Amino acid sequence: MAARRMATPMPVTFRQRVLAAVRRIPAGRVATYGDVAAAAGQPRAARAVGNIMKGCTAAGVPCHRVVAAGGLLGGYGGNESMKRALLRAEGIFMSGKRIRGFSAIRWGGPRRATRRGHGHV
DNA sequence: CTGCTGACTGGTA
DNA sequence: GTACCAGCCAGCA
Repeated sequence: MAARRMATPMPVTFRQRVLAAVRRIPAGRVATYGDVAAAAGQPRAARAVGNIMKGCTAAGVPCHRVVAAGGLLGGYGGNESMKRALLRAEGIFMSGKRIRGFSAIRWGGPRRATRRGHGHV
């Protein structure tokens, strides 16, 4: 360990962190804009994340795995149908705009998925 | 530097 | 259940 790279300030922009977080999302899982924002260090920047995703033309960034809160599909440059197809190709099905088992495939763990303290499904 | 926008979120009606 | 409002944040004109 001990990396002597501190000499470079490395102006890591929020966008870099967000893209990196999305890249960490394994196939078959999904994360919400808020989750990605939190992974980037700003859990309140879900809106900003969405804007960044808009420019996620970079390959290797499964932007289609990023969905809105509540398991909503979210957006996809106006081609949400394509997003749906991509998710389905990963084994993720959905009911209308709601992802099925969203809290079960949500990257980050179903920690606060229920938030009800009972967790009785 | 100031202001507006937008692949969002949560709460209230 | 759906519809509307206000709050927050980074990027861009």
